[in-house]
Amino acid sequence: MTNNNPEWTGFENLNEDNELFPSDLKYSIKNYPKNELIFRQGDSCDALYILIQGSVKTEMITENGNLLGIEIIKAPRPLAPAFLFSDNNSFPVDVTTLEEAEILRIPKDEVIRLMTSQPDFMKQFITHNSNRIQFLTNRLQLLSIKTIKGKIAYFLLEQSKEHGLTFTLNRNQTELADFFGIARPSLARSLSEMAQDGIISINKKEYTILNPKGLRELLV
Amino acid sequence: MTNNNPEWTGFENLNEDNELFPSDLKYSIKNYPKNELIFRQGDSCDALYILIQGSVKTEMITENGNLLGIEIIKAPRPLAPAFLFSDNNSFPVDVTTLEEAEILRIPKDEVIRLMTSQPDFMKQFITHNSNRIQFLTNRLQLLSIKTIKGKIAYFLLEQSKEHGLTFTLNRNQTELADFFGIARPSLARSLSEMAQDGIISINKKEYTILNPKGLRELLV
DNA sequence: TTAAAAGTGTAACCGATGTTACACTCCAGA
DNA sequence: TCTGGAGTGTAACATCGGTTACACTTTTAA
Repeated sequence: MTNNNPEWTGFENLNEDNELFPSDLKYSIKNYPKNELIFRQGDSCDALYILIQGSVKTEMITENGNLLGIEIIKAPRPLAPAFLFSDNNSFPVDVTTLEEAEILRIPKDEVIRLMTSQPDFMKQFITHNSNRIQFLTNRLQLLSIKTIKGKIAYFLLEQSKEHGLTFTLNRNQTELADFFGIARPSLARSLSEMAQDGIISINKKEYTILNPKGLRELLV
Repeated sequence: MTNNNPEWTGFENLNEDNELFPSDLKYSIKNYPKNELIFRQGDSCDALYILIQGSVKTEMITENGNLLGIEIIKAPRPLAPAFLFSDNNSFPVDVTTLEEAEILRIPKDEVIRLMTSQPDFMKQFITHNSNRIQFLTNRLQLLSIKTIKGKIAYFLLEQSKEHGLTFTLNRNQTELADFFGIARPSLARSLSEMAQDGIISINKKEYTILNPKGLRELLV
C-alpha cells in the first residue's frame, strides 16, 4: 500500500547509493527504539527527515485517503517534507515510532545545495510535493460534497474519466464507506437507491454508469 | 483577500523587473478577452502560467477556505503551479477569464533552468507549494471532523494556539458558517449551546475559551 | 467439503443538521 | 433622526445519515 502509491514516488531510492547523492553530502542518521516520540507537534522543522528503516505513526490524513485517525508510515518515505520550506515550518503532528526506526537527516541548507547541484533531486522533490497537492485537492473536493449520493457521483464520474462507463473497483463496500468517511449501511442504502433509479448498476465490485447526466445532477 | 494571503506569498513580484528573471529567459505573454475559456479540464499542463493582469475563475476550493463553488483568481498569481511537475500533469478544472487577462507562460524546461540557476526562484516555488500543502492539510483536517461542535472546537483550539484563550476573529457568523461549510442557524445553535455549557463565551467577534479540556473532548 | 469469517442487503429508529421563518439589535447613510 | 440592511438569536419542522440488528451470500482456510 505504501510504496507503490504514486503519491510517494521519487523517494524510493534515497537510501541507496545512487547518483542523487554527492559524496560530500552532510547528513546524519539516527536510530530510535520502539514507541519513541520522535517529533512533537510544534517542533521546528529545520531539516529533511527521511524514514529509511522501520515505521512510525502520526495523526494525519492517511495516504490511502481514509479519514483522519492514525497514519502509519513505512520506510522508505520522507516525513512531512512540505514543512521544511513552508513559511510556518513547525511539525503539524506528533510522530512516534511503532518499531525500531532509522531516520536520515539532511540539514536544510544541504537540501538546498543538493537541489541546485542535482536537478534530478530537485525534480523529484517538487514532483513529490506536487503529487501531494493533487491528492489533497482531490480529497478536499470529494469531502466538500455534502450528500452521500453526491460523493458517490463524484467518485464514479472520476473513475469513468479514466476507465469508461464500466469499471471494476479494488475496494469493497466497507472500504469504500471508509474512504468516503461515512457509515457502511448508509453507503449501501444510497447505492441501492441509485441502482433502483436506473442511474448505475452494480455487480459485486463492477460498476456501470447507466445515466451519466443523472449522476452529474447529484453533485449539487 | 487574494494577494495578502500568506498562502500565495512568493509570486507577487514575478511580473516586475527584478533579479529573479535572467535576461535570456524564454517566455511568452498572451492576452485574452473577457469570458474566454483559457484552459479546459484535462488540458495538459506543460508550462508555468502566471496571471499577471486581470482575473479568472475556476471551480476549485477557494483560497479563503470556502467550500467548492467558484474560485476567483486575481493577478498576480500562478495558475495551478502544482500541476506542472506532478505525474498527472493535466489541468484539474476549467479556467475562464472574468475580464481581459494577461498571462505569462514559461515553458517547463525554462522553469527548470530558472530554478537551477536562480536558487531564490526555486525557493519561492517550493515555499509556495509547501504553503499550499499546509493549507490543504489543515482544511482537510477541519472538514473530516463530522460534528459541528467538533469543527468549532478544532478551529478555536487552533486559534488559541496562536492568540491565547481570548481572541477576536475577523469573520462574522455568516462567514464562519461558510468557512465550515454548514448552515448559519446550525452554527448559531451549536455556539449558543457551547456557551450555555460554559465551554466558551462569545461577545460579538470576540471568543473566549473557558474550558479547553471540554473543548478538546468535542473533537471526537 | 465444510465451518468460520467477511461482505452485503435491508429495515426500524433516532439524533444531528438543514430549512424556513421571524423578531430583534446594531449600524450607516439619507 | 429615521430607515433600511446586515448580522444575530431562536423556534418548528423536515430530512439525511448514523446506529443497531439480523438475515443472507460469498470467500477463505482448515
